[in-house]
Amino acid sequence: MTIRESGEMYLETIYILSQKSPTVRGVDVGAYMGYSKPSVSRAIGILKRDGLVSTDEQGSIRLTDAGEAKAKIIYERHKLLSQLLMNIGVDEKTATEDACRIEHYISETTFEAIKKHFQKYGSHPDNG
Amino acid sequence: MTIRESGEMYLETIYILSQKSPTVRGVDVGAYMGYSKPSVSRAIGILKRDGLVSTDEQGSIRLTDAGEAKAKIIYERHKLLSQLLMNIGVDEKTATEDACRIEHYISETTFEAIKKHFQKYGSHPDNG
DNA sequence: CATTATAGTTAGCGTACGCTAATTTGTCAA
DNA sequence: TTGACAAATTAGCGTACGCTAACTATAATG
Repeated sequence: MTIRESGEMYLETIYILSQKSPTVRGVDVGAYMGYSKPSVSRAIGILKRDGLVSTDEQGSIRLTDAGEAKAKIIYERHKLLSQLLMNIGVDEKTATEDACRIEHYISETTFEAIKKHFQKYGSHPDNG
Repeated sequence: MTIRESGEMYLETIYILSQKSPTVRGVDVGAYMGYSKPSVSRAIGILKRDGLVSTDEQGSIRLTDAGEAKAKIIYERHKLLSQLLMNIGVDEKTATEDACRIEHYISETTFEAIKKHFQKYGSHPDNG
């Protein structure tokens, strides 16, 4: 089985939290995502089984190379998509929410095409 | 409970099939979507419960006004999104697949912003 | 050292939404 | 009329993924 929206969100969260703090615990992930401890515990178990994260004796969570690669891709998509949406006039809250959902559903092909389009026709609040 | 991606896909399918034929049966919906009869049967039951479709004595499925309104919105989104993706260089198959997923996840705000942007900066295969 | 707080896990619930197998229902031709 | 086929439904399975309640383990503190 390949990971889905939910798993990608956990991965992305762990990635974001890893950049703020050297150690990430399940409880931090849960707090960030608004999920309960058991939900996080199960999700981490699945990510571990899939070789995307590992945990040490203290229980702190770390992305594996594979996990970090995936997380980075999703996070970059998220940043770009939300930025683009804001550029075309969507308010920050909505842009972030929508990017958060779309990021899991577009193909690499589409993502690259969007990137290219905006490099060429990029819209900015100050130019239109 | 409000309808989700799955329900929206059924609704959209019924809408599309309604335009080709005056009567739409569960088996037609299943064939179009690649789903089994029981899956369709349950889905239609839920859409009926939610007042989005009705069925007559012959079992043929019809959208209610509310259902048609919803279906139309989704279908229009689908058409516009896939068209835009093709315009920026995504192949038809990928554009259709991605649009099919994205259409359920973007807010009205974002959709309108995208529409507006492309009216202004619209990209076409023949112009770049 | 006992108490309490914090973190994580286990057990088990509930909904969404695919599926197969088996049953019902309705129609149509032999 | 009956046998067969097509359509729909029912029963029940399985996975994903939220949840609460309850348990365990560990660390901090009076």
